Amino acid sequence: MRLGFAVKVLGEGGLPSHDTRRWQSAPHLRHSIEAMHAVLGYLERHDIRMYRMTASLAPYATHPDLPAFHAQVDEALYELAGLGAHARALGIRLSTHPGQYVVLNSEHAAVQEAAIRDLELQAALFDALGLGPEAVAVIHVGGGGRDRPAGLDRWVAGWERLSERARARLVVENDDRTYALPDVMELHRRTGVPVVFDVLHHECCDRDGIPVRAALALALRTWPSGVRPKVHYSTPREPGSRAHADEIDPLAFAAFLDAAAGLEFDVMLEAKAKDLALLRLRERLATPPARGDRRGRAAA
DNA sequence: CGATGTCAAGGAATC
DNA sequence: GATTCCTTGACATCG
Repeated sequence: MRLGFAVKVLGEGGLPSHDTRRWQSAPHLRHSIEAMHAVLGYLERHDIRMYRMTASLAPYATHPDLPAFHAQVDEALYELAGLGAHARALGIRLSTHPGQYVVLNSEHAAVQEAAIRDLELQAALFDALGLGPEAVAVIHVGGGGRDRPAGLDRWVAGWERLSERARARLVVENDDRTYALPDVMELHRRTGVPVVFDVLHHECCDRDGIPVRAALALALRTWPSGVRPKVHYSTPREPGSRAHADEIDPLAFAAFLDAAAGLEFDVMLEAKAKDLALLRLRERLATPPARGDRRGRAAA
């Protein structure tokens, strides 16, 4: 099982994840690729084999008012191939997670159009990187919580408008208030899209009371054979909260792994302390707390 | 230099 | 129909 973290590197004084300059400064994918080589070096030094890239690796690449930027992937094909080779050589699984503005099931045609553009770009990036089928772009179902069935229909309609290669890179995640596991399982039945199981979201939004192991097993079976599924794991800031804590609670995580015994998957950790949370969790799992020490402090 | 406002983008809740 | 929050980090600007 691989453990990964999202985007921002805090260790070693912090590393940039991509070219974050404003569009007026002409940011470019090439600069992001340079930043990513440094991130891969960091991951290798710390034996981290899974990483969520920023969804903005190609800055403003899908901005409708900036046609000059559309060609970034084509302009950097050689550099992308080099970056992908670097990641493959290190055995690092890469993914992206386009944010709240990418809404494939939007009621507004222009918004759905923009989502399709973005997902096509993510797929073009993964293909140019030369990454295997484990490199995927994760999205939520989107909006329309008042009428969930209609929202699911719109999602399928959006999915049907994607190219084969974009479909091949797309996976869908259960969210924490609207589209729960049964909803994304329906999308899987209708389109074949694999499901990323988010453990905290399931705890927040589980109308049918599906036990975590059963829910996890359902989601894992949506992945093609030969492609290792992945799940999202985070600790709530307070019990019942939807916000992520700084770190991962090692006891809760160990209990989750216990419940998941025998199942195979990678885990993307979502914690505000990012890579530092991952390193600390790994340390704490390797050094179990003394009996009765509920805080899980390593022996001083 | 430190503090503060702003950023391409959507949706839900509120009025 | 318009406004505010959600949630996030870092650029950009101002004092």
